[in-house]
Amino acid sequence: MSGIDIFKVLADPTRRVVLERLATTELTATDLREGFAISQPAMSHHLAVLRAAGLISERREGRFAYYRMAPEGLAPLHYWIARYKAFWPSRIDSLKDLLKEMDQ
Amino acid sequence: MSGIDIFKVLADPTRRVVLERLATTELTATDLREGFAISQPAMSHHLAVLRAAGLISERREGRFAYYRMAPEGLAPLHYWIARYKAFWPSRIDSLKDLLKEMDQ
DNA sequence: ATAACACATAAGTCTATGCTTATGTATGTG
DNA sequence: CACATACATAAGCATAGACTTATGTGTTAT
Repeated sequence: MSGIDIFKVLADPTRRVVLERLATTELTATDLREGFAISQPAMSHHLAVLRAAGLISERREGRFAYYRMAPEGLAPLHYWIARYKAFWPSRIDSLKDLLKEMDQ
Repeated sequence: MSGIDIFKVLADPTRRVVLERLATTELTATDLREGFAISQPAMSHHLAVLRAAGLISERREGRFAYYRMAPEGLAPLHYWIARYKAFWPSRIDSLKDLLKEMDQ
């Protein structure tokens, strides 16, 4: 029990966008604010929440803080959803099939 | 865009327990209250939220409402997490490996 | 040394949401 | 018919959480 609810962490849309950006690049807190109508402290707090959940990692360099995604942080979610795949209709087993479905 | 945020829906621990119970059995709203210190309207509301998200289905029979899980409702979550598996360390690819990791 | 910068923390506000009790609606039962 | 049961909806409250401005801490630049 980490005491942190990953579902609550990911329930915030801003945090999900942040995570998406950090999946491919390493960015500073200021870089990340671009595109958001959000104050610096607000972003700082979101990053703290994501970090506490193990979803991002931080690299300090002077006065800059570089963040990037920590994919292993999604393991609890992966684990959670995996338990339900036993009941899964086989057609949504693969991403390919899922995308086909979504096109309809 | 369904307008419903599945992450917010699943962010509530009570709703996750409800979902877990409904994965294996079909139960009525009253049955589901067992084990929860929760009022009948509160449970009714949770069920409405889960239903709106497509996570459970309802079968009416007289004055009873039987609920059960609708696994396809998890497809959006499956889809979301799948996008990150590209960045995934291979060791958390399978549930077996994940469980091994969690034992440590 | 002073100032600018990058970020974190603190304090206070506002809204979302989960809860309660009260009431409504439909379906059964004596 | 009257009454109980199963569930939904309404109204109001209380807490959680996302936001703001103000301030603090450490680092680089002039």
